[in-house]
Amino acid sequence: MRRVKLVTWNVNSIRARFGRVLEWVKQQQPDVLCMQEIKCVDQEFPVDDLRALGYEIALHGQKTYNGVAILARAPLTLTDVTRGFDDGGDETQARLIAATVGGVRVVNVYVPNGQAPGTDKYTFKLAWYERLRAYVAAAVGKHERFVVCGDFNVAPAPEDVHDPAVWEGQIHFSIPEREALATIVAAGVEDVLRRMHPSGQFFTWWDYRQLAFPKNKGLRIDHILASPALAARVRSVAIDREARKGKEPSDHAPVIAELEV
DNA sequence: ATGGCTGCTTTGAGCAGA
Repeated sequence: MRRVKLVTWNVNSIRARFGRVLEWVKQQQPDVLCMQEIKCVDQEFPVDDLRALGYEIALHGQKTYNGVAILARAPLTLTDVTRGFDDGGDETQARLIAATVGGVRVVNVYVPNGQAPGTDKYTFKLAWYERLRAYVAAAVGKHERFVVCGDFNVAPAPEDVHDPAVWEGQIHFSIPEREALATIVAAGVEDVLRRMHPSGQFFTWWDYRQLAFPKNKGLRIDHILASPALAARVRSVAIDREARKGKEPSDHAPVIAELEV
């Protein structure tokens, strides 16, 4: 049995955030770190300092937007790395990477933002969710210990939104988006934050504008969803609000799950 | 009522994010 600290964090550009990310990694020592929005091609990802700390790194980078990465700390290693859905559909946006780490199949996603209901981007987001649903349904059948984590860009329930009345029908909290996220859960995974904390407000993102963080006007849109066998091994789940404080933070905070595997 | 911040870009005003 080994205690594994698994983290998902939308870093909002690894090049703009690297100093803070490196300090955070040194302090928190995650065993598995899933990053979203690295916003660079693979060759520009700053691998050296992280490798020196014992991390193996798998990248699915892209210029300007998107880009995802999975890091695993020795003695854990990354095997069977795959990128994209591989379902015959469009793969021009780097939003999904998967790897097997310590006997756990880990899928790291950056779900499209969707801009606003009624837009082409919103339609694209819902279609992306349908591809993800099929992907997760197939993967949970193959891997008993399975987790899909990342920036889902959807707040599942009113408690996950600072002002549900204001957000009702808006992007990230519209009914079709919440139903789309629910289909992922229905494919056979569980929201581990709610498993450990069935009620209460928890946010993972706060707008840079309007003092949203000091006022705690946030959304819970970053999630860790685990198969039943893995969810049963979750010992704690927390959101590190400290990482959202201070100078030049990402607008997202890391979500940290401790697993006994 | 709107935008309010931040990061990106064949470096400069516009897009995108959430």
